[in-house]
Amino acid sequence: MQQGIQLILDNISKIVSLTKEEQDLFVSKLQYVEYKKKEFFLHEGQFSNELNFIIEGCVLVFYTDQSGFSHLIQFAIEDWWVGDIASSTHNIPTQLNIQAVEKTKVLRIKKEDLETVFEAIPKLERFFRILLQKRVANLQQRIISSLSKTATERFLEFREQYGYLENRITQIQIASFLGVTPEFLSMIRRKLNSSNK
Amino acid sequence: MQQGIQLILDNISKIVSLTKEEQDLFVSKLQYVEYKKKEFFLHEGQFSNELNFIIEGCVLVFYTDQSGFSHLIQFAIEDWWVGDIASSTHNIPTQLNIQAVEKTKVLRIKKEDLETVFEAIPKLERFFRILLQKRVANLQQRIISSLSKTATERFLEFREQYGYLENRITQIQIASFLGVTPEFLSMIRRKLNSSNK
DNA sequence: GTAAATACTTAAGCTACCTTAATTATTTAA
DNA sequence: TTAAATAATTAAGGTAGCTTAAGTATTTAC
Repeated sequence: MQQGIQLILDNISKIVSLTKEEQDLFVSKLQYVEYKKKEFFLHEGQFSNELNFIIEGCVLVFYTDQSGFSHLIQFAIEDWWVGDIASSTHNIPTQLNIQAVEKTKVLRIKKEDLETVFEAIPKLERFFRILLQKRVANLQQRIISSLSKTATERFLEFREQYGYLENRITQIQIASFLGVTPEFLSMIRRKLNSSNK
Repeated sequence: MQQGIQLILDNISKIVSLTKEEQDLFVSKLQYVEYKKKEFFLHEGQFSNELNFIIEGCVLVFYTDQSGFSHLIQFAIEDWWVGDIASSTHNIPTQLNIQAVEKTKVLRIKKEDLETVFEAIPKLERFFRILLQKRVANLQQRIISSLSKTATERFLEFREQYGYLENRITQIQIASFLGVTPEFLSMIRRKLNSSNK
């Protein structure tokens, strides 16, 4: 856990600098949680009232449609924040699932504790404001890609941005992130390989 | 302009309550700007250092790809905030265009003024933090739709959410928001009309 | 270590959506 | 008020990506 604390404080200090006292207050609200491979953080229909910082492991955030198909909204690994902003902002049950794909260790803070801490430490609210700006930029880029690029182009973009994940999650999951079937992604990969020789 | 000030203060007071002094400080940083129909707020390649609140009118935020096709990322009308978060967060030239589709009146604040105001009024930083959470929720929903719905379903969703825009922007623009060609949207509409009779 | 489960590949046929192009309707501008 | 520009409709033919299905490879669990 010590190691996790250092990681989360370093993560924050990239954007804002907290005093020792502020760090201690924030850390006092954190809870350490471990998930086994395939275990769920959150199931569709539940209320999300927590924000998680991943110390170790990898999680997927996905939506399951009426036909039972999953669509990958986001993934997160070490040093990333993950939570269901829609559910906790609007106080509605989540439509998402969050699942560990590996043994995953997180530091978690409850929504109400976070709000208390924001009162005491405005700099921390700034940190999350900036984090949200980055997330908006990222989501907007994904929408631009989905509107203007072919599946092959989106896959190449995925590789550039998230190449280190290519061997950590399955092709089925990558396909569901890109919005294509795994079969079609298999063909895309084959074509890319043959044209690179 | 008086009217615009009231609108922006009301908009903020839905989420946080400012004292008279805080309101005055914030208002002192605002600049009133008018755009003619078709005029641009922002062109691809420029740096975006401002946030705009629309008092009256309607603007489109779009990306133009290498083939010259436009893709609608966002639209905004009275009582909405609009800006290029990606460009101003990362200090990179924008890849977006923001254009008035009608005569449009805005109140504008510069990025550096906003940051000054955040120091003085943490509540205002909270306001924007919450606004960003809503935007993340909205963008995420759009990604879910683009991954899991057909064009017809996305059009029906557009109508539910933004129906009041259907007669304010062109079908070309709606199509580019949905990620289909205007011709195909025309067919979707025809089918919907014939099946509703 | 082996059986069962899951993931990946390949290919044939299909469909949602695109392209092109011609026609009509609506808006814009002088 | 009218010509020119832009938007919307319709339809024929085309393609990216889907479906189904069968075979192979890899991973999981006992």
